[in-house]
Amino acid sequence: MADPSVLPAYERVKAFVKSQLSLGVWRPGDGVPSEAALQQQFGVSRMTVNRALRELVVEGLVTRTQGSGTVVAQLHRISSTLAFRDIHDEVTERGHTHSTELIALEAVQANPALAQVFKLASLATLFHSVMVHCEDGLPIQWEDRHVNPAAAPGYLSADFASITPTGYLLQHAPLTEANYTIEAALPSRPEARGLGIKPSTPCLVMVRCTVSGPHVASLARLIYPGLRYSLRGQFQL
Amino acid sequence: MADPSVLPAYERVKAFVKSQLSLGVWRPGDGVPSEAALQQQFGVSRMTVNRALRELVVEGLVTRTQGSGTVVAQLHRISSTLAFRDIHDEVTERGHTHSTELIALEAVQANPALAQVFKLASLATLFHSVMVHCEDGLPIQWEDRHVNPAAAPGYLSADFASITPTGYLLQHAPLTEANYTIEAALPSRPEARGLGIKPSTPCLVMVRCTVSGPHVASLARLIYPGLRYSLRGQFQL
DNA sequence: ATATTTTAGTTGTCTATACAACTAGCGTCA
DNA sequence: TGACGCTAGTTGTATAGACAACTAAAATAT
Repeated sequence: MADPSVLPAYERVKAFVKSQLSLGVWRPGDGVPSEAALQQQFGVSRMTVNRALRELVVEGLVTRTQGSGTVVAQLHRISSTLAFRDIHDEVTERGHTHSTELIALEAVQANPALAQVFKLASLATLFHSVMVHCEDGLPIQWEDRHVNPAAAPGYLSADFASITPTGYLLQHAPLTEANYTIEAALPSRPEARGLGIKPSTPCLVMVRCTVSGPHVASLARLIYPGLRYSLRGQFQL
Repeated sequence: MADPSVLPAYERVKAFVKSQLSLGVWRPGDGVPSEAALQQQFGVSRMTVNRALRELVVEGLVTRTQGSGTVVAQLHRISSTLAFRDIHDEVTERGHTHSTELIALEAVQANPALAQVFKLASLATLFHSVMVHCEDGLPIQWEDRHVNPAAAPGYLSADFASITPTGYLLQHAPLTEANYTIEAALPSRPEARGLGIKPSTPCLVMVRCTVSGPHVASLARLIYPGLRYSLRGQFQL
């Protein structure tokens, strides 16, 4: 019988370091005992201590320098992991029903700004879709998206009643890179109308650009009504 | 002479897996070769493969189940690492000057809502501060904060001309836990006046609660003028 | 004094091995 | 048919040892 109350050795080392941090015994900038010292203290092998400290680096609690040592990190990071995922899954996982209203689906000629984002040599054709996503009938996201035909040639003939643009793109253009910004802004008049809110309602606006292999695949502007959506994050020592 | 172009073995294994993902050879839900198989393929020890795969779990690209195997993760996570740090450092690192205007600094009696957040048995006294943070004279953050005297007894006599509340608290009450939410909202009239914006300007509102050891140390409401601030994040395979 | 070399200490990586813990499927038995 | 046990395969953890790479300080030479 294994005793689940007994933590693995590397977890015990991590817990010890974290306790020193939370008690304030070791402060940012202070040195952490060397691997050899912790190895002796805990009676474990060096690899075990090494794993513990490497994981603490990933968690942002300490920094290590080869040849020098390990020190307590200056700034604690809040690991706010934004899931890049399909809004359809998000909604259904909450036990609600997801539906969409397709507002536009067309091919358009890129303007200079779009051509630059998509790294196009000329003002080539792009696909363009606009839709509103609803949770139990209530609009929660306006999605305005441009798609690179080179990355997803079949985009215009996709059935967006049964799959979202995000889902379609994840399937047909594997994600290699994504950038986004989030800021507060007021919706445009059509956006407000589509979301069923007043134009004076503040919204979270996420602009997200995805890259798939050699192509800039998609540029999406996602608008969330302020009071129906919030980002959450947590930090735990 | 070491050749820096030669990656460590565990990095080569990681790179191989990532390439299969970015090429779409392995799709979400697909199985990843077992440690033994990769060990053979690369001619390295199992511990090396194990490290590679463990790190890919942390990066959110695969999931592993003891006894079963490793599969490509369904959803790619965007690791948006929000730095929990002092706004003073942020501003000065951008090469700008940081200044504050203190608007209030006082002891107040907790109302029931605050008492609940701070887990107080009775409506005890809390410290309360309000200030505006400026970057090169331009207001960029309104900070309204309540502090638990049990966690930072000297808060009221701190010199907030030379240190920010965040800095003071990080020094006197080591951070063990933090929660936050971010949403879009309109500023109240005094907030708009303090930030020098119109009350109709949408803002990002971050509500952040920090825990230090046994105490809920602080509850802060931070308001950023929408167009002067945005969150950024990146995902890279 | 200054510059150079040496050295002790530290982290980074890798191996070969071992055993524990768990999963899923297969076969057996009632 | 169903319950049970067995087994091959997989991941989780841990060890002892080895060498490489780097840092910072001490020792040495100029």
